[in-house]
Amino acid sequence: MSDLVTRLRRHQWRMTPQRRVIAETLDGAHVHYTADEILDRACERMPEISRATVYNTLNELVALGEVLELNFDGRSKRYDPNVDHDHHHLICDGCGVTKDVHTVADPLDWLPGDERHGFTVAKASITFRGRCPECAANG
Amino acid sequence: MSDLVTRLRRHQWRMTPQRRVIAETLDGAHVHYTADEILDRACERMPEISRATVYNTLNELVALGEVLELNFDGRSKRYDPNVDHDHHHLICDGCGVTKDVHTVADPLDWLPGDERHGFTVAKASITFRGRCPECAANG
DNA sequence: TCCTAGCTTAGACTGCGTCTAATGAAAGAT
DNA sequence: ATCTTTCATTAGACGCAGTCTAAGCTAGGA
Repeated sequence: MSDLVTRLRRHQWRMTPQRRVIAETLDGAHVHYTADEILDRACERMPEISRATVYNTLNELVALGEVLELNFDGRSKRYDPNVDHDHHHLICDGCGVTKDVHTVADPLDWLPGDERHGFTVAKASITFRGRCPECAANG
Repeated sequence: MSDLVTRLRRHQWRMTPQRRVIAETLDGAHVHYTADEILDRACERMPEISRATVYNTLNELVALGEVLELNFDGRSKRYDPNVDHDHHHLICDGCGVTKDVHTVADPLDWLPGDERHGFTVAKASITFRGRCPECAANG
């Protein structure tokens, strides 16, 4: 659980109580929170933490490559601490909840050379969309 | 060129000069503009057109399924009039340019049932990222 | 313990998009 | 052609997510 905190020390991060709370909130997450949701959860443990600190910290984590920034709905970004394994995302069009999923093949192999427009193609990610069980039931 | 305008008539759209200008701007586009870029181009032909009308019209076109809303950078949405064919996108990490591409397989087929978390999965889109020839050459 | 780089904070600010309420105009009816 | 109804357009206010600023605070090294 303090795996992420350990890695951050290696990055010579100044470890403050605020940063620890944010890192631990992320590291324990099984869903991908928005910055606001992370702020809420951090506030439960440290009521005076500020919005700016949460945003600063999240951006630093993304820059360090420890967290993935996701952006599916065009409104709020979500943060994915599960950066180790190659995975894709399944999103509910109703409530926006985001799950990690794994496919049986690598999509990079599906883009023929003549569709690459001379690009050096580095990675490919798939966004699956649908409705989660709750939203499917509630219209 | 008025292909899109023709289709819109079929949707029983009230055809106003503003809507025509926006539809034609989109229909002639080979790249995917942001709402602001569309507003700029529409203003060249109709200087008094308002921001609200551009946004309203774009949202209606998306709702009608005539235009695709893209959202890659988390800032501004882009609009893709090439909705006819199933396609995916290739984005340059350097300059952000976006190309339509086609794959040899449908990614929906590659998500196993036990990875669907009970969702009703409706569609899948792939985002390929890399560097365009210019950005690859310029570091 | 002290020092200093750099972190945290409240709140102002920005960019992108939406909403509102008043005015204007497209298209069917006469 | 004119009327009428209904829907579209407009300027500007508003909202949300995120960034910036300037002042104070603190982690960690000396």
